[in-house]
Amino acid sequence: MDIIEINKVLSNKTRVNILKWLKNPELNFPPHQDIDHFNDGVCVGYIQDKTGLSQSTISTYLNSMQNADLVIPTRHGKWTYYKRNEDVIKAYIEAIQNEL
Amino acid sequence: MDIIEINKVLSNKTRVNILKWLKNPELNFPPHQDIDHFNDGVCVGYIQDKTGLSQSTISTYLNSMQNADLVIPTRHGKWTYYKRNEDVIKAYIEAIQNEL
DNA sequence: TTTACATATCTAAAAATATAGATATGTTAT
DNA sequence: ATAACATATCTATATTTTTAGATATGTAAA
Repeated sequence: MDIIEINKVLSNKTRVNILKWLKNPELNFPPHQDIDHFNDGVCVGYIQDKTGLSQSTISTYLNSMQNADLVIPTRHGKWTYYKRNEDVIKAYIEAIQNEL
Repeated sequence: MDIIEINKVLSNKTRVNILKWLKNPELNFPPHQDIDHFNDGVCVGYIQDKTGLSQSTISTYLNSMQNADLVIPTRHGKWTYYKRNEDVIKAYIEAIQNEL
């Protein structure tokens, strides 16, 4: 868990929003067609729609979030779903509390 | 309190270190010559020495930290002392806890 | 009232980040 | 096999950040 790396990710409004939206997928995204749950998170397309940014930008963002271990990707067919990595997020919050 | 702005400041190792060092000035810095306390924090020169970076870089860092309200400067004669803004830091930590 | 000193600001160059279009990859449907 | 589609990667440009040297400002000491 690299605090500096995580803070870099979290120094962009869109990336923070993505992380927040993923707390409540059913509130922030339409239901998926092929599956009826958000157990593995939300597909890239929905996240892109919500932000209004380009597909490649969102992919880059999600990749940076994944590198910082803030999200976990899961492939289902042609879709990639992203969900929060709650363990790392929890550890990050605790580190901020204790060290800052 | 702007979380994005604060996260930008905290996405650099040196700036995070400065904030941490200022938690315990007496442990991390030599005593000041003119005063015998750290009530207003630590003078810029000591912070510069500790980091090994240039004077202008440290001044820029401290300025960005001040713009994000993470530190409070106080002038004493020719020295400027910087201390942590505990209220804002506390609010930031709580915001991270509650919103992230 | 000059000189020395601490810090801030200005200027500039290098590096990193943001963002998108084009292209590639992998999966599903036909 | 081919077409359609979701996502990833590559390439490129604009913007921002990093960092330091030079210079300016403000204070204190001689």
